[in-house]
Amino acid sequence: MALEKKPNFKEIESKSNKSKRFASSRLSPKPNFKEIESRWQKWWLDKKIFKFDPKSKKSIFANDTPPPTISGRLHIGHALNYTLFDFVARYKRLAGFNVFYPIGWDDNGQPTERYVEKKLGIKSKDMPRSKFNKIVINELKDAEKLVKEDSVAFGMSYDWSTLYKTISPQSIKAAQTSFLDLHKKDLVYRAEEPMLWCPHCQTVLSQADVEDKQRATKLNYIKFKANKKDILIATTRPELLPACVAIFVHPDDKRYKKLIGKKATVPLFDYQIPIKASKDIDLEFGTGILMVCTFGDKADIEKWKKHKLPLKIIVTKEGKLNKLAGKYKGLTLAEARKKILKYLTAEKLLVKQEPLQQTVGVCWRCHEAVEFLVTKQWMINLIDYKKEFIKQGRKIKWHPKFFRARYEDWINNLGWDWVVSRQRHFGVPIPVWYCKKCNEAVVADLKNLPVDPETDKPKKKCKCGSKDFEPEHDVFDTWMTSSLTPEIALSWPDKKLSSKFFPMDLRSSGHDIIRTWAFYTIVKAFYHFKKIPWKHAMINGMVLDPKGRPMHKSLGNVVSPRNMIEKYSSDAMRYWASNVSLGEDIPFQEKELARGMKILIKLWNVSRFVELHLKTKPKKSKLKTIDQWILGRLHQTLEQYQKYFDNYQPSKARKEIEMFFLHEFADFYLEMVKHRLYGDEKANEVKYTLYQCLLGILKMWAPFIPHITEEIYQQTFKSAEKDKSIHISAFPKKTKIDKKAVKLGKLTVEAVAAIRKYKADNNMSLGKEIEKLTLYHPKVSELKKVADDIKGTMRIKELHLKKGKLKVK
RNA sequence: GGGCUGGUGGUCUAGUGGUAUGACGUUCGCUUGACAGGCGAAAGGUCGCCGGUUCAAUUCCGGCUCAGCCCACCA
Repeated sequence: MALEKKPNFKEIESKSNKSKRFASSRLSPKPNFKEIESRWQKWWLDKKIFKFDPKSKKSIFANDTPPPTISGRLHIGHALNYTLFDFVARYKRLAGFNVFYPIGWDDNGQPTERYVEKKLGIKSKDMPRSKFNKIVINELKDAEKLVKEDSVAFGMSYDWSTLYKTISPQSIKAAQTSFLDLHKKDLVYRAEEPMLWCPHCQTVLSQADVEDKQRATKLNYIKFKANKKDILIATTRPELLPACVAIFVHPDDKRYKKLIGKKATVPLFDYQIPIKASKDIDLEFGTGILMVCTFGDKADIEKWKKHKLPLKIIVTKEGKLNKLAGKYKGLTLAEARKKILKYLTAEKLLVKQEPLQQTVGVCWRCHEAVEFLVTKQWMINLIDYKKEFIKQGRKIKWHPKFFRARYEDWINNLGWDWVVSRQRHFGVPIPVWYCKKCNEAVVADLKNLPVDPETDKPKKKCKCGSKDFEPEHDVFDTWMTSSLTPEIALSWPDKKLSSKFFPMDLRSSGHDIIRTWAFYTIVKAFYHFKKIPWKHAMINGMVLDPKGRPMHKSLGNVVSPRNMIEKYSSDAMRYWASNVSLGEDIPFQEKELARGMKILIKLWNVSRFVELHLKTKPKKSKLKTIDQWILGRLHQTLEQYQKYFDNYQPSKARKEIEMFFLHEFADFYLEMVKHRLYGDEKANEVKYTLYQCLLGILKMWAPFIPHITEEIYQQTFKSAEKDKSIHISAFPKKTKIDKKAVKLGKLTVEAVAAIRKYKADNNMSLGKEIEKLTLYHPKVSELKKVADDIKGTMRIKELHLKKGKLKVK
């Protein structure tokens, strides 16, 4: 071969007239992804490419971005979730929207508290709350850096100037304003009732904070005395014997009918309890007798309320037994269970044990079993407005749709109002004081927010005239703040919410927090503004390991996004994320990243090829059918791509562009025009088409793989296109599609493919010249119009076209 | 027990009222003057099971089954 394998770029560059060239430099033979990615990430930040422009006349697309918790590196689930909505944000910019894309740090929760305590070796409870809050904000700078670093490495296009923090004075003010507004609207109240309690975290929990956990336990058959006879009672919680307040049997149960109304004696503790009847007792379970303790579970609470039973509290806030448990005082529940069972066995009161699969409620933070304790808490009314929340949910478009059902299921099954106070130290203080004289709760004034009742004092007297107050020590549930992310991002309450921004357009989150983040956000927007918080909710699935199991440190199957970026590239990781069907849980497949790499390299090489033939921006000239075919297909692809994106299906949009790029543009069009490019120095119509197609292709790829597309754009198109960055440019304008050319192009593809197969079947190289070839095709008269293209592409000197079934001879 | 998803070539997936998309893997061939992390081609599926509607079902309807998730129950 006379030609060099690799072109000498330096020589070519020096030969060409630089002033005429539209590209300032050429693409190198091999891209250095790491270098390219970090360079553009830095450039986007430095040049504030994604800064929101309030003066723009474009219509606004507002995102309610999930603020990551600040407690370490982001995991692969973040990478999936975050890049999914970044695709949408980047798409919307190219589609002509003024994208409001804020970001926040969620740093008012327990993960952050633990992180800071551990790091500094301090305890939140040892100091005034405001001091600890300040320490958190200060100390978190390093931790935030990690999360920001990861976000930037993922290629997120946030507007960093909007950054908010959920423990900042502004967020505290927002949460407290929310509370005061609800207070004014009579939607909050204080109640003393049995509620879910986490003995480990030592705080009350809401229904949403409790998760189910399967565990194996034992059903213990224990002898009670009734009417001087032994009766057997089956229980999983013998440690609650000292809290027993009644036993229940079914009114029609022949075995126990006589006992109803009589008394039974609790073993070991030797006190009497009434025997009552209730129709909901299952005759089959255990011995058909139910023991009610205060409180073992929800059923106990129901019976206790309905039958006005006495209260025997034996469990302390630490999860230990108190003096009512006699000699078991001070033991944890688990210790007490062991000991009591031992004594029961010794006394021959434990008749038998059966294994039982049991589901228990556990705290979502620490995964320890929860208990029921009577405490006094602030509550937000939810139960009275369930119907409204369902109505609001129906005004929101859920993607995919079926997650609305999950939202509604949750509301329909809600049994309790929202407990918003937490017995924690770190967090947003509840802006309330209690009058020491009359016990009246005095709430702060809006104008004084944010306040910390532990350090601030009420600015007015109590109704009773007293000035002596006890501060509220509790803080809010973190969701009290998180449920206000759209409002906080829009600087509420300092600024009014403009209808241009609120409701926001999009919230994106995992399906695991529909019952919390999504639900509470809808509640707040409704209570405060009678509005929905966003028009669309994009719900994505969880990342599982390749075998379909959840990723857990304990299973050793956690995939780190940083390692993946290191091994492949950020764009390759985003490519992986773009594969996922919205809402589906996805097993992690590393080969998808490898596939991503291939696509990136392909795009690079295609761009190199195109660029080799472009010296200046080509002007439009008379196009051949094949050119009109590919341009038509480009616009058809764009149309379909936009349809998918507008319907929040980025993975489908990506498939659309990928198929067009690989299997039409690269596989066929490029091969079909080589003979024209090398045959005719000018071939202006080809160059024009290549330019338009590649630019359009790059723009369609841009939301998915922003780094490589920016690099190619900057090197190849920037000097001729006016847009500063490909990511703030616009998709090609709609043009008329030549449908006849599109059809004919498809026939040409068919013909070329048939001849390729012919060459492959005959062990010929594709480049081999063929003297004479006959192609049979049903639409031979059409094909005659593109005979030159077929000949040129397949290197045929003499091509005969004959009517007939597709065949090559 | 209620609800929601999904069951498509070896693996993972798209999609549709007329026997099916792509990727990975497998096999074969090949320097198409962009690309060997490449190019071209081939083999491979009774679209979970049963019944119904229809000229026609993988696609619609009903039932079942398996898997996953959410919720309730959980003495």
